[in-house]
Order: sequence, then C-alpha cells, then structure tokens
Amino acid sequence: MGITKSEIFTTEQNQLALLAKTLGHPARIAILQHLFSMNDCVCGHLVEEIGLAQATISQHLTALKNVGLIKGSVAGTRVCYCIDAEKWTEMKHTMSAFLNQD
Amino acid sequence: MGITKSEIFTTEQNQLALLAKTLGHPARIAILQHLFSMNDCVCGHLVEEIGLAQATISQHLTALKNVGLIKGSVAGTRVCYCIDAEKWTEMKHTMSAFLNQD
DNA sequence: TATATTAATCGTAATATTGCAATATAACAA
DNA sequence: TTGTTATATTGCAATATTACGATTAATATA
Repeated sequence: MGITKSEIFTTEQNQLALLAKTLGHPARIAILQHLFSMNDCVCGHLVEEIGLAQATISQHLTALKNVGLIKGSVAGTRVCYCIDAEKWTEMKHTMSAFLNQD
Repeated sequence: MGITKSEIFTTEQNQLALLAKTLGHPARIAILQHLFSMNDCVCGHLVEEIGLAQATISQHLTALKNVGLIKGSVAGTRVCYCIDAEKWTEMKHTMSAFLNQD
C-alpha cells in the first residue's frame, strides 16, 4: 500500500530503517559529503554544486534536518547548514552495531 | 517525479545510496537480523516470525537478493536464505568509510 | 521605500514503494 | 498421476518519493 507497517517492528528496527532510508538517496549522500568537506555550507552553494533545482535541494535538506543529521542557522537571507556532530556520532554507533553483528 | 537523477552523481554515491535504501525498511532489517541469529532461514519461517504476507516477505527477500546481501539455495520445495558474508563485509567497509568521515 | 537575493513552501506530474490476494510454478509425496 | 506444500510472480490499490516551476516570506541593499 506504499505505507510501512511500522507497528509490527521494534522501535530500534524502525529507527535504524529510518536512518538508512534517509541516507538512501545520492543527493543526500552528496550533501552530507559537501558539508563534511566544507565544514558548513549555504543552501545556494549546494544547489550549484549538485545540480538539482533549488526546491529539490531544499527538500533533501529538510529530510536530513528531520532526522537530526544536519542543522541550519540563518545568516541574513541565507541559511548555513552543518552536520550535527552529536547526532552523527549516535548514528554511527547505531549503524555500526547493526553492521558488526556478523 | 519519483525518479532519481542518478546520472549527476558518482558511482560511489549511487552505490552507497542503493545499499542504504535497501536497509531502509524495518522488514528488511528484521529479515537480516533473523538470518544472523538463525544462521539461515527458510522463507516460510520469516513469514511467521515477521507477520507480513508471504508475497510481501518474498518481495523484500528479492530486494535484498538484488543488492547481493543475501543468497538463497533451493532445498526441495523450500528456499533457504542466508547472509552473503563477502558482500556483507564489503558493505560494512563502504558504509564505515562514509560514517567515519567525521 | 522599492528592489534584489535567498531559501522555504505549494502545487503538481511522474514514478516508486509497500502490501496483499490470487495465481503460477516447482518439488515432493502418496 | 494427483494432491500437497512452499515460494515466486502478477495485478492492483494506496501511499510515498522525486523533481521542478511558481510563489511566498524574510532580509539585505540601493
């Protein structure tokens, strides 16, 4: 039905899946890589670098913001985005635990 | 448009995103966890354990098979699934490199 | 104040995903 | 061969995602 039956899974399973899903688009991967290499980045710069429409980049930024991986601070007419280091570390641990179960 | 513009991204970005996307559903997380804890598992058993319809589980298994994370071997009328250890290790390295860029 | 700049939001089209019932396929058992 | 069991596939409905043009809101600058 296009809708996920999340009730039948544990909170951990749902959270891990949500994180993975958020990483599951090359534009969001590219955004995160840019934020790491530039330290921080204004939305317009990401639009130029990545080559998707401004509205599309803004949507991807919102998705990343919603799971807490990035945060934005207003600077005049611009919004400067950066990685949320704390959340990134948390995700790293969550994902590593899953990946290392072998 | 529901379609990803993968041409504008690198192979690495697309591959990482595809892996993450495949992990981006709690049913597939649950399936992988079961396969790890049971070592291997027949499709019907996963249907019982997880509580989604047989057709749905079969679909999720196909998705996991398509990226190579699991493999199935026919045993009579049953198909026994297990983790593809080599591919899992490869994914672990790919994802770790991305996660540890901080 | 008027205008430009920047980013978010809205609306919409195209496509993808999720889920299941029904059916098909394949292998075994009697 | 006929029936049974187990899995895959098909078809479909409901919802989600991706992408973008147009608009809006907010701030800066002339």
